Amino acid sequence: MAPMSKNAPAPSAPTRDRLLDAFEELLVEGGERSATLDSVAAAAAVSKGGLLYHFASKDALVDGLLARLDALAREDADNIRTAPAGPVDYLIRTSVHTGSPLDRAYIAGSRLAQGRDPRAMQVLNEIRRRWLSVIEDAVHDPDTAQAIMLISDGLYVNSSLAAHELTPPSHTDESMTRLITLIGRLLPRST
Amino acid sequence: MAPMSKNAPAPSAPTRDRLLDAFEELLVEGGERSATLDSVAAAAAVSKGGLLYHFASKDALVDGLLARLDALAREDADNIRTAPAGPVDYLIRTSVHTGSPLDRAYIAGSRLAQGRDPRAMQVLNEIRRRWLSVIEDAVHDPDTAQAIMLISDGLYVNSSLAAHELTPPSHTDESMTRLITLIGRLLPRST
DNA sequence: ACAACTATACCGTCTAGCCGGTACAGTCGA
DNA sequence: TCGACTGTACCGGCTAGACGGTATAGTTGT
Repeated sequence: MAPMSKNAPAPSAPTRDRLLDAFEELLVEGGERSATLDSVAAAAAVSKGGLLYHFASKDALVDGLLARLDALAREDADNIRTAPAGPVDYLIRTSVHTGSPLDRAYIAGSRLAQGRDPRAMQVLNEIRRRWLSVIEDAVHDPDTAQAIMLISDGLYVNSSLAAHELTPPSHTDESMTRLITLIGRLLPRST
Repeated sequence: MAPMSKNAPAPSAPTRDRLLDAFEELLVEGGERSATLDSVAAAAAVSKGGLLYHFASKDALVDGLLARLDALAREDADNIRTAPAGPVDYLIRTSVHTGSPLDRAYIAGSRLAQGRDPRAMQVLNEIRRRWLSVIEDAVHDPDTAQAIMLISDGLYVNSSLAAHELTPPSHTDESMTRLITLIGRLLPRST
């Protein structure tokens, strides 16, 4: 029974979002292995049957998360472009864990990509390409833009690896400012 | 089956190492989930009983891999320090996937770390700390050393994400050279 | 004789996915 | 206005198979 609406373009329920939140959280905190259907359902305070009502399979859950990540990243690209302190400042400062929705979704997506999910890898690559092109527009040298992206990626990896208690807080607001100043030296002195 | 060559010039490929190689390979190619005891044994052309003869548990397998990674990384730290073209040049050039034993072991370790294995996270952090201190010795500014490490991490993440068919080969030898030149601008003008 | 295996059977647990059922809010024709 | 019916949202029990691990008897090269 329950022949499902032909598509699921907009079930738009709060439960659906809670499930995605829970999935994200589990991926971030415990990696791919701990993000099982059972634990996602439990974390969202929904039964497993309830989860499978909203997402017919684990693949569908992954697709849902990736779609959300993609939407968030598109918004972010605009934020970078129009940031008052400039694109580079904004990109670098948001490359450490801020706990923002995009941040969590991005890390969750990375976990999936490390698990070799090709869809996750593709989405992540597209997001990176988008960021790179914004930086390229701001800095008029492709090599410099590339280097800045690499630093941004490095920061991500670092805070992702460090995260959780151990290791001193290496990326303070002050050290970020110093880093951004340093990046200034990469910019061609012309114009 | 498969009557092994009775004599090798040296006992250079003992089963234990083949098991570690297989474990590494599976982690790199298929992520944590695909590196099961059964598949590791199969990939090393050893029975499951044979695997458990050498490594009494999966934890022991992980420890074995991490020990190998640590040994390889210690050697590498010396290579960086004494590299003819200088530490920075060496570090950056070996930050893209080269297929070296360290490379493979490092990626395998990362997969374990993404799976939130605390031992893997610790080993990876130690390796990074070691690299950073070598760069700090070479470049006499901590902030600059930090930035260089970030670029190195970024390169690693990039080539890890890119890997496998899709995406054009973005890190050619020539582009690496340009990147290294660019990094030169980060160095303080003193000394 | 002994180490280094192979082969196979088995166990408990976890995991993805399936299915029957429930509760309830609407809709609609008589 | 009432009863039949529909769709949505969800529950919870179940199953097949994967997984880590155990056990044990047999084989092979030195």
